[in-house]
Amino acid sequence: MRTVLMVAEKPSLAQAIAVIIDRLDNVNYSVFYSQEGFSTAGRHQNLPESGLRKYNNWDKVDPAELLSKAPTEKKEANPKLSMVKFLQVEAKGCDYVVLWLDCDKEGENICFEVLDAIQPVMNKPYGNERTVYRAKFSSITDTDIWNAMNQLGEPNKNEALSVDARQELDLRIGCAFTRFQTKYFQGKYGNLDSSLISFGPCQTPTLGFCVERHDKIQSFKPETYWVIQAKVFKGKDSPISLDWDRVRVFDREIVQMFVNMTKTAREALVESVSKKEKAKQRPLALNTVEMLRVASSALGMGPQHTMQIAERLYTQGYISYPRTETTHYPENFDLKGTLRQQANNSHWAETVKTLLAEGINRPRKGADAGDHPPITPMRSATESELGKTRGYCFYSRMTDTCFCIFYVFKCGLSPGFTEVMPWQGIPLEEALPTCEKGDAFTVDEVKLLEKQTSPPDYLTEAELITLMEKHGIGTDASIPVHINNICQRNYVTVENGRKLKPTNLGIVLVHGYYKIDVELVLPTIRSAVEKQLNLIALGKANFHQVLQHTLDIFKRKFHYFVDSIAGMDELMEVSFSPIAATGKPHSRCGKCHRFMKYIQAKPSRLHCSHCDETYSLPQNGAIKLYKELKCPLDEFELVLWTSGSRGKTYPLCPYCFSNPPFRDMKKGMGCNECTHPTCPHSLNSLGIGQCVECETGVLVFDPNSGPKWRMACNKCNVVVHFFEHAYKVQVAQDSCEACEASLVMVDFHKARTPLADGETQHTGCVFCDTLFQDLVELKHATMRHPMHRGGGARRGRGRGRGRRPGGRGNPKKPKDKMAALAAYFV
DNA sequence: GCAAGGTC
Repeated sequence: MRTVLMVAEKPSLAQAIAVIIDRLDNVNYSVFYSQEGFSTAGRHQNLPESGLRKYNNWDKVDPAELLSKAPTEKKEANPKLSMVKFLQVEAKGCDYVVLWLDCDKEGENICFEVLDAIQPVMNKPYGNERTVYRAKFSSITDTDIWNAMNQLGEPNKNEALSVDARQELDLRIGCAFTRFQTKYFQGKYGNLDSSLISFGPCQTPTLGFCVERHDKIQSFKPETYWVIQAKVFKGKDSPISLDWDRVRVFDREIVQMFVNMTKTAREALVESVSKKEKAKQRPLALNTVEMLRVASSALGMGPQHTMQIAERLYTQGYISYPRTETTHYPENFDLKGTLRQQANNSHWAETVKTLLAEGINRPRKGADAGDHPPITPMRSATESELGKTRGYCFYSRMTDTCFCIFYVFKCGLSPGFTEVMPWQGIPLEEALPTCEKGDAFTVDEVKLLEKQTSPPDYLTEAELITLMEKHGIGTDASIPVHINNICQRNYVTVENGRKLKPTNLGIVLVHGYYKIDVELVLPTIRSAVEKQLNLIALGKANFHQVLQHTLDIFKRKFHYFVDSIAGMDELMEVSFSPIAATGKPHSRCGKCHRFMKYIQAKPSRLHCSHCDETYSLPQNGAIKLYKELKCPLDEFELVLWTSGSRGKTYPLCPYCFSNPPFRDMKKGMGCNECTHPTCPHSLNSLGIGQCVECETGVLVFDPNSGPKWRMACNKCNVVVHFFEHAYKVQVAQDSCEACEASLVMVDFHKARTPLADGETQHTGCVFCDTLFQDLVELKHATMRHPMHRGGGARRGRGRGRGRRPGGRGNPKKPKDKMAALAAYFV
């Protein structure tokens, strides 16, 4: 018995192939497979990812090195999925593999990723027999799948290499420019409000389109023009307005001449009568990009959000696969069946029934990209099923689009497909009086109107999508990502009507590229590189040569950019303030003892203008002064950092945060992770015990949290409330004998003590002490503390919940303080 | 902390 492994890129495809081959299997094919094998094998995609390991330090590596010296490596994109291992398990003992990855260059590339993973574990070939096969299919239909099975070929190494080259170029160029720009401008300006000033071969041209429109608006000079408007009437009819067939004229003297010619006229004669019929072509079947456009312009939904909803509708079975370039239905596509699914839908049941009874037109012939059929409703949905969310709105808009494709377009006054797409309807025109050639109308008045041309508006998202598609910037799947990127990086904002307005930062960046090297922002740069890459794919050029050649060009561009950055800087100066002039005085510097300034704009940080040093802070939170307390190690004033919703608060030393004082500390740690043996703010003094949720965290007492006292994990976001309204809470020196957590001393007011027998003071373990049992709210934090796992002291609440297999090490560091001090000081 | 391309 021989075993064949088939690998597809997504479950939907794997399943389709499984079903088709299952049906054909009985003919004369002897492939052994399991149904399960197909559908699970379908979940493999994108095994590795390029990365520049060891070159990750932004401060120590010159970005120029990323263009040449730094090695790249491929890593598994999502190590948690263990895709490589999973593939190997499936491939073990298989004799053959058939690769059903998407039929484009990216798919070809993934073929080789899969082969790299599985070939070592597959059975050795019998003699010279071929064991690797590539299925090339142009659509996911019975015929195409079956044809592909009958003409299995080989994966195309050249196409795969062209993708490798693209990945490496994008990575090196993107990282080099991004790091340089970010570091250069962030160190200089305090109010940039962007923690990352990124550059990329797709995102930068995308931004370029938005700024180009902005420039057009800015440089727009309104022009005066004139229009002649006449009103005429016949008999007792009310007057009708006539438009000028010249529309408008920009020359005052000319228009005056025309006005003079008509001024004296008393009568208007009909010169000729013509009738024109207006019809709208039915729209094409829906592909991804068109869906994004319609969703943005008609529903006001951003592309990212649209894709999320489409993805959900797809996995729930309401629509077909939402990522496709194809706008053409295969000849044998079951249009009627698709339509029948909608026959009972409350919104369009009547329309559907009429269509089914009268027969349907074949859809307009669109483009077949060979990927997936157009996005099609697969079953009827009700509002209650999908909720009255925009998901439903979105669904109905898509089903509408589907209908219109089937809809018979009738002549005359019939609304045709616009019956289900009313927003596409042709507005009714004002009825004109019947007249014939030679009829005379009385001239009521002739008016000269002076008007001004108006500037264009900001680019709409839909227009941007069209521009990106036209210039080949991004793909159907990545266009939403690029648009989202330029919003998140604070280069553009989304205004009313989903118009994209560039920010000062966005404008300055693009104008800077214009000044230094316009190619960095032109959409042509991507297509030029792709032309080169295509030569690799066609086998006409060598992978290494093309890569080297293109990198050389960008190396020169990079160095020229670095040398000319002053040109961009001049533009920055106009819009942004130097770092020394930004921010409000806050806490004192430990070196010069002057006040440092707190810069709130992203990335928030402290800056000492006397020492000309900038100190990073944790993001997504705010800092305040902490009673002018100082770090015992460097005399910097501590600041209290508070994060958003759960109110987790801890002190940190601005200096230690960037320069970890002890060997076992890393960058970015506050006092709640500091291993200082004696400092009253350190983990050693305030740490209570192992976190109840995460593996490595320690719950640290927050001495500023009273009267709603709490402790918070120093690694994850667990916050535990306890001893509410206690008058005083302190962490004691001693540890619990049972669980090694630090004991806690609590003082209550006489009047409101919850302790038994009116006692006001108690020292005990927050996890084990029965007296404390009801005073510690471990609601959020489930009972995962070592003490509550399998035996031990058991508490009343949360029994048996969330146990975790396997034990953990020592819950807390030993408290031999002087030994610790000796060991840790660097 | 950096790109773009797949997919969930």
